[in-house]
Amino acid sequence: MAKLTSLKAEKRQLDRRAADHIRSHILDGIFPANSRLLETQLSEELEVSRGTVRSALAQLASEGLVKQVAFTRWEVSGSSTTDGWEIYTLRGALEGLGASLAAANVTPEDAGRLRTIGSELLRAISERRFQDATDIDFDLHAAIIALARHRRLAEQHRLIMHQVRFHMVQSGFLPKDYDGLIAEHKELIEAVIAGDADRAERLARSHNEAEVRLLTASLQPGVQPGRIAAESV
Amino acid sequence: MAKLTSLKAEKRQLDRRAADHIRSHILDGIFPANSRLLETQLSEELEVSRGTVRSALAQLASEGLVKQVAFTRWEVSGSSTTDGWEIYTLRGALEGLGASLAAANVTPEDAGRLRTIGSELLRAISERRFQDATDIDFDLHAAIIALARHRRLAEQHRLIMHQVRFHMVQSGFLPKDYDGLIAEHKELIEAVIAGDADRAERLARSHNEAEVRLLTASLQPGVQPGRIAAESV
DNA sequence: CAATCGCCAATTGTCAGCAATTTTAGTTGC
DNA sequence: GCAACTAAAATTGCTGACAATTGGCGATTG
Repeated sequence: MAKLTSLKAEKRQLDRRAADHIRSHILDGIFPANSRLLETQLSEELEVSRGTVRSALAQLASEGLVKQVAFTRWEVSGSSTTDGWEIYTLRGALEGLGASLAAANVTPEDAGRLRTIGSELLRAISERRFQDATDIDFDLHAAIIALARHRRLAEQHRLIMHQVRFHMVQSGFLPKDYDGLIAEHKELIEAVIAGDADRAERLARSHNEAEVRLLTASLQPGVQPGRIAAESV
Repeated sequence: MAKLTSLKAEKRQLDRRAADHIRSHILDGIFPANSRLLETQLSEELEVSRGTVRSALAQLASEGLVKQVAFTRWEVSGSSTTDGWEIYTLRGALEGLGASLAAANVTPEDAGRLRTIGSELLRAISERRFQDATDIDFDLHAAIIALARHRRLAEQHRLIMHQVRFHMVQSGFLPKDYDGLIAEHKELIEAVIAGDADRAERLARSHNEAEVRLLTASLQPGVQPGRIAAESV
């Protein structure tokens, strides 16, 4: 298992920072799906006490990135096809609500910000900076959710997007149809800006549907998904 | 602040049980909204260590029932009109997805179970056992969500329903139109059983809309809600 | 008298150690 | 050689003590 850097430097609470470090290691694939996490080992590598690691792991468990078997073990969550289906269907519902609300209270300044992010996305893709493009894509969706002015929704969305990122890494996901992707985003942005709540909601939901359909198909017995299966890595 | 009973008896993990006890006290209104919770006091009353209480409070924070100000205090969450609006809009989105999925994989046995719960609800209301009716109502919605076979959705729904219950207690909510309520539930049940996903989703979402409209209206400045305002109890 | 500074009590944050439980490895009997 | 039992090693669960931070109270000063 990989080495972690010490947390003794900065401020903020140790358990939050420990959670951040472990989370990023999971999202970067350094801690693979279903791998075991030992409290002792983490506490040594992060140079904090076991109680602090415990608190961090509890946070990550509530985020769905790790799971706990009582009196036994902590594990990085799995990322099966079923998990992917759950993640994308839930994301669709949340972003549908978010886009609808965002359209209802969008302001001209918001419109500018959204269009800016949209053009950044376009540029990153055209320059083939795909890692940046993915980050900007996440930023864009987060920005739309922020417009909904809905604290609980924003929090749920933050959590599900962590899981989306995790699933993308574990399943080796890479978008294929970049042109279609750009078109979808542009449509969504314009619908939100136009204040068309119904249309924005429909677009936000359909944005995830390609994924859902692909995953639903590979859930049928006998059908293999068209990419790396990540049942147990 | 009220007395809590000791947890030393049963088995299961102490922090979970501590969380359960504190949660039920919050949901019963014994710990009012915005009231302060002291780790030391809770640990004495529950006869567990402060670390265990801490873990329990962290769980409840992730459920949205308590909030934390670092190095200062834990508080029971507030239950303002905005909170209510957030809770019911989010619930609508989750139950919409749930009902839609439930309709897609309902079986004849499921149909029987749903109808049984429905008739229990009807009986409880007609016998004016309103507390039971509320519990059965929660059971019914949970049963539909369970049919969706969606672990993450079920978990999110469980959490939001805790918040719904909390908000109902804090705002002194009581349904007014029981006949309409029964009709709505019956329609929803039949749509799910019929496998009509779109219709089930629409009904599940509109089921929360009366609440949302009421809350949205009272969010407008100058308009007072038609029931007890619970901004700070 | 108002404002500001510094001290003190109260409260949360972190730690190291002991207890409970599970898993593993070894041993014994068949 | 295999199954079942046993002991011990590893790991998580829980606790009490100490450290860090905050907010309030009172003294001091303009």
